[in-house]
Amino acid sequence: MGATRNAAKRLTGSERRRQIVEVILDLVSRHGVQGVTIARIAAGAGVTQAALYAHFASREEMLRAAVEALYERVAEVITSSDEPDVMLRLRNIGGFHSGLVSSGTNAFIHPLFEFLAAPPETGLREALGAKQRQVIETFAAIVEEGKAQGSIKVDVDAQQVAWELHGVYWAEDVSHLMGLTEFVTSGRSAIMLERLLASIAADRHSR
Amino acid sequence: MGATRNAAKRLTGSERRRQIVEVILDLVSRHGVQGVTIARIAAGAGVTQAALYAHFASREEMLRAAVEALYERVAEVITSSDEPDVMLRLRNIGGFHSGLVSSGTNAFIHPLFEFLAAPPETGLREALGAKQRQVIETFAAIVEEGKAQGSIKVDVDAQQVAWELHGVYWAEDVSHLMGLTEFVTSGRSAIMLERLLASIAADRHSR
Amino acid sequence: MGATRNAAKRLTGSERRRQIVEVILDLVSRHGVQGVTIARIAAGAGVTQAALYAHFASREEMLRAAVEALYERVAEVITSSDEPDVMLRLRNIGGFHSGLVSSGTNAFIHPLFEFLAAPPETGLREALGAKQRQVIETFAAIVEEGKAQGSIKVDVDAQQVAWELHGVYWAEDVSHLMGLTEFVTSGRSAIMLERLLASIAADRHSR
Amino acid sequence: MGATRNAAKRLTGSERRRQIVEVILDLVSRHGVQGVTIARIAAGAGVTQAALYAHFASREEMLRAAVEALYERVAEVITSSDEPDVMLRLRNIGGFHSGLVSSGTNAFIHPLFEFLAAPPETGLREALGAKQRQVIETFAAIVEEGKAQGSIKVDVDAQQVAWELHGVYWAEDVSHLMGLTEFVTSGRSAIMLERLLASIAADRHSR
DNA sequence: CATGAATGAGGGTTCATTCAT
DNA sequence: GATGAATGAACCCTCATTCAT
Repeated sequence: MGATRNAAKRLTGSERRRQIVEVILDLVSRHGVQGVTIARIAAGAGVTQAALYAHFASREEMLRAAVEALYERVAEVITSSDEPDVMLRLRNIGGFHSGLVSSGTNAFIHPLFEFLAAPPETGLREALGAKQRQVIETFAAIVEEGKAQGSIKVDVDAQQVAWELHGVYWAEDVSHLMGLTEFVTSGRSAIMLERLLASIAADRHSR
Repeated sequence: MGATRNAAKRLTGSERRRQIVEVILDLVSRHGVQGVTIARIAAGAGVTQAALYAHFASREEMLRAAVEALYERVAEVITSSDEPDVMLRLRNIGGFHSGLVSSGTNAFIHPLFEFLAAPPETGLREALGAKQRQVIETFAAIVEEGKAQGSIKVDVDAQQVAWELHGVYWAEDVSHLMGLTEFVTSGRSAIMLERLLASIAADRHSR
Repeated sequence: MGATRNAAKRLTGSERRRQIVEVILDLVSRHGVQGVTIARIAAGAGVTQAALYAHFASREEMLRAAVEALYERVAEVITSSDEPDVMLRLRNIGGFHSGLVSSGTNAFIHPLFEFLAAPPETGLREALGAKQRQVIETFAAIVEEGKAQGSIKVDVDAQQVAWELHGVYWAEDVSHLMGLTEFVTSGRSAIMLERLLASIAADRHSR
Repeated sequence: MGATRNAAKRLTGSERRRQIVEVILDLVSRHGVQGVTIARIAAGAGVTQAALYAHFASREEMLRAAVEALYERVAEVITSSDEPDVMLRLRNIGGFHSGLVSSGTNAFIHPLFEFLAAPPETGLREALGAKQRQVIETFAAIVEEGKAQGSIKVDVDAQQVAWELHGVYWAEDVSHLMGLTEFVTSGRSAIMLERLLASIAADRHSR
């Protein structure tokens, strides 16, 4: 809470870039994209406003770098689960997502939706879409893996499942942003996920 | 299409208010909440900037009125369908929503998500949540109506269904905002909706 | 000297515009075009920086208005001489110009040359050229008048004379700007002018 | 054409100085004195901004060095003509100057006038004046040479002629800068020069 | 009910320059 | 001799809002 850290001075270029991006993601979740002002970034990073421009050509470029970094985090989460059983893995990821939402850890979801609502002319939304499409592909690949290992029915449409999984995640996100916390906390979102998973599980997995 | 540029002068108070709110909703969908400046509203409504303050105490109040108006529109859509069969009615509403999204008619979805991403301190998100909760209640009531008329299984959780329906709608919205149009246009969102409807349909309706 | 006047508040639009333009011309001659900052204009006019933008769309527009005003002054000087004899009139105008230069009254020449050296992309130079061409035409018309009244040889090329007159004026200006005051003060520029006038004078006027 | 973009590394001090000055003169003619930023100079010279300060104490010193270099070029032009007949030589120089102006070769005139309009406090204008006075002396000396060789009337005032010659040059420059190209291209400036030369030519040279 | 003129705070960006390495 | 990171002041401009008329 508050401005992150009053950075030690004299970082190398890439260190500073990374630090600035972190500050931005923090600011995005607390103030929205429009609230990410150069003044706030500079204060958060502990440097002058002018110093920011030694590392990024413009505010827009800073925001673009933040989107990039955000999806790197997302990718980490997805690939970090080493649960071999795909059904369990999907359940874990879902649980992890619900946990993020209800814990108020605003490192992922909030920034993502703030970027989503960025002014059309910034192109941030398109950048987001491109990244998100990759994530959906990743999920589809996981489903295919499940089909190969026999935990998921062979006749399910992997892409379709990937989209519907995101339907659950987005519903959790949106409801959370609106302050409608009951959707996640009272287990409704978990039920929604389970209904989806049940419909794709191979027979031996059905519960 | 576009803002109502040159307003007739000397409108009565409530007429002017309504007109201003319409201008705001148009501006929100085109420029985002942050892009709704007093200057743009005034230009769109054909009045002086100062004149706006005769009708609203502040910009925030104008935006709040716009959220209000937005949900009035939503309510109209929901209640306007007079299809007696609830299952068909839900299918119609779903189709209507998909149509809105894919047609690029930005009168509903875009503003809604822009408000959703408004800075936390504006309280716009909470206002949105309160309204949205009412909408979900309305959907739950419709489901109950379906149960009463026998088109929906009596043991389904109406609230749960209402939330999951919104899961579909939000997924359509989010994907559209990200430029991932294929989710709606290639019928995936329709499949998602159908799977939900099939799971609640009374036996004689199952397809 | 110093910032012109701490303007009384609440002027009407056109009054304020006029006042701002005057401030700009003063600033141009003291600091050059690049030294005409929004901050200095505002201070000189006794208003906020933002107030300037209620009257002009941008700094460039302010400068353009200043060029316009400058040439209005020039036109006034040219047409204000009511000496009927054209040869005398030209001599008077020349004397007036020399006087301006050597007196250090920087209301005309200095601004003009500052505008002349404005960055190419501002279009200020072209605006200047268009105005200056009109002035040259005016001088050519005066020469024609002289031919009609018999004080100037009928076979002289009026346009050529107008250009050469400006050659004298510009030489006075340039030398003055460079600090080479002797050209004007020791009468060399007057000799240059006289040689030109002598070459066009009808016989009865030759000296 | 354009700045020497990618400089070879490790030049000796004076080589680097010379190169930097050339870059500056190019920048002056393209962007004006105010457009000569340290960033642009560094980019043009292919070195870091900080590196410039190893060769010059400040931006002002760089500009002063550029003025110096500019007049070295001017001197070269004047003395390079080896035409023995002074009248012809003056005609050649005049033609050369007209050529420069109408060809748009901005290596001389443009920079000169940009320096001329530099902010008073820089002292650039005074530096310019001192140099220009030398040039005028040089022209006066040439006229004296003509008187000695018999091509120019012995009773002409050499200084006066030198000033008037500059009157022609400056008129060409100013008109060119204003975009009033017709003065040079339609031969008016040549006529102006010829009238001057005719008035000083010894009888055997009169045309 | 509406206006026209004005404000003060803050927006993003560029500037010439410094200094430890 | 040169670099990379940083500074602090200044740049032009836009914002929501006020108030006498």
